[in-house]
Amino acid sequence: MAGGTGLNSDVRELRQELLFSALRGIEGSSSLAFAIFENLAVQIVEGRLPPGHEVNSADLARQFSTSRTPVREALLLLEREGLVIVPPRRRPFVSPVALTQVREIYEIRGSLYGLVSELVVARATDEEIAALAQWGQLLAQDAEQGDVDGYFWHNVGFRNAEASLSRNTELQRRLSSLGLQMHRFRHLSLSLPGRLLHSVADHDRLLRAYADRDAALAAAVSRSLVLRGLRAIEKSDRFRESS
Amino acid sequence: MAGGTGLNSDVRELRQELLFSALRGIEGSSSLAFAIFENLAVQIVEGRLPPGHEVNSADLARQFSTSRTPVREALLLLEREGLVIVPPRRRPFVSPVALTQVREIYEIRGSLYGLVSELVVARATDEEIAALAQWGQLLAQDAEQGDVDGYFWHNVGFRNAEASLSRNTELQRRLSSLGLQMHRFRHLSLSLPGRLLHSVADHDRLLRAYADRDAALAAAVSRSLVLRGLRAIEKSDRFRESS
DNA sequence: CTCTCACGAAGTGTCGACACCTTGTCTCTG
DNA sequence: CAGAGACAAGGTGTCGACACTTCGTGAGAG
Repeated sequence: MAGGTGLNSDVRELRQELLFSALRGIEGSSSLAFAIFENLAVQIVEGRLPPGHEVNSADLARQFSTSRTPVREALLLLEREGLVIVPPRRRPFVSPVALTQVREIYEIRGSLYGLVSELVVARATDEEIAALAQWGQLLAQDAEQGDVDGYFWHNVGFRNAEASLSRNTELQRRLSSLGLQMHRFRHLSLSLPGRLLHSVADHDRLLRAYADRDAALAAAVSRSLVLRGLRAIEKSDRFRESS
Repeated sequence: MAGGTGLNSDVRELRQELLFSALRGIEGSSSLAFAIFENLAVQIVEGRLPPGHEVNSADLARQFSTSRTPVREALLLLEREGLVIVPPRRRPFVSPVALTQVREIYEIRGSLYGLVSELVVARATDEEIAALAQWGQLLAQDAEQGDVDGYFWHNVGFRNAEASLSRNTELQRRLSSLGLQMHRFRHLSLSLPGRLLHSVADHDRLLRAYADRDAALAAAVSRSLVLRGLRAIEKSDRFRESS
């Protein structure tokens, strides 16, 4: 695991860090359980453990060569992130990705990022907003080069930066949790033709609203930015009601 | 526990039901752990376990006469609701109620209830909205009679009703979780003079917006309704940074 | 040949045990 | 008499074990 694909593994870790940073603080209990949690979360998010796949604690304990206790805790953490379903007395399994649930999550996320943008306008310094604008440039570059993957991760970075400027830790944590879920269908959202350019335009509008300290506009743009992602998924015929 | 204060205990259970209904679905793992979770949650929310109070798994296991395993799971659930902090290798304790955290939670809640109101306008039938209006009447009665407690619980009922009309289960769940936290400082919010009447007026405006199917207005009112609660707390000198 | 039911494999929830760590106390030194 | 450091008490994280439940399989009845 250490070493792995050389430089690629570094990038990988960075990305993982991006995903879990806000979650790390709360990690109850042991670090072993949290390690297992992270490991499984990544596998689920990247689709290596497909929806419906059984994740029983006995198998996993063997696999990680620990006892079942930390595994069970990890499963509870996964459940709280909505990645796994743990029915009582039955075997846990990777939660399905139903379109309705996707919609629900996007709605929440849209609303919360609206809030983030308002708070950013209210609380961020001019320097911080300028720093945000640099993310916008990265995004524009990626879009120009058609680098969907780069765009996605820079977008995550941008989002995290925004969230942290909101100066609301609870909000950050909850968004982080939603973000984890969203990664499961991320490829659906950005791969539509023309989508990236639309998105870049939206980011521009958002950054301008920040610069103008226009809270209402920023909130509206931010929200519609998220919801546009939802529309993209809804239209995507690549969506399958995967189990 | 069964029987208890006679009729009062029934009311109590009903209230508890109101608090936990949306959380019940996810209860991972065992029902024993969930029972302990509920028990402790109520004690914390009602202030019988004050902030900072130590809740170590060994003691609790003796107290509930089980092993530590289900207790530990219950503690994890409590942590996910933000009621308890479980530092690694250290004894868990009831989480403090800091004003900043209260503010953070109210901000989130305000935003999400704005979303709820929008969704209600979009998705609820006329009959359902009429049913909501009945809650408004109950609230008005309580306010008239100065029944703060009755007002509070009818308000919870109203909120739950709204949330369920949003037809977004994820949203319901997350609001439920926030609601649990808010109960810890509820007495701070409503006890200010004149607060109830303001609140009733806001509810009226909200219900009218529903009747008119005015999504934007409903969202704004709903949100300001929550934020007014926050202002009330901020002004309340009864607030102590209870460790 | 299909449906029912009993059996067995395997997983879950819970338990008691154990090593390690943290913390408060108590002693010893300066 | 104050402060550093050893010690004991008690908590945490992890483990392996065990009863109970669930589910798949296969034998037997219709």
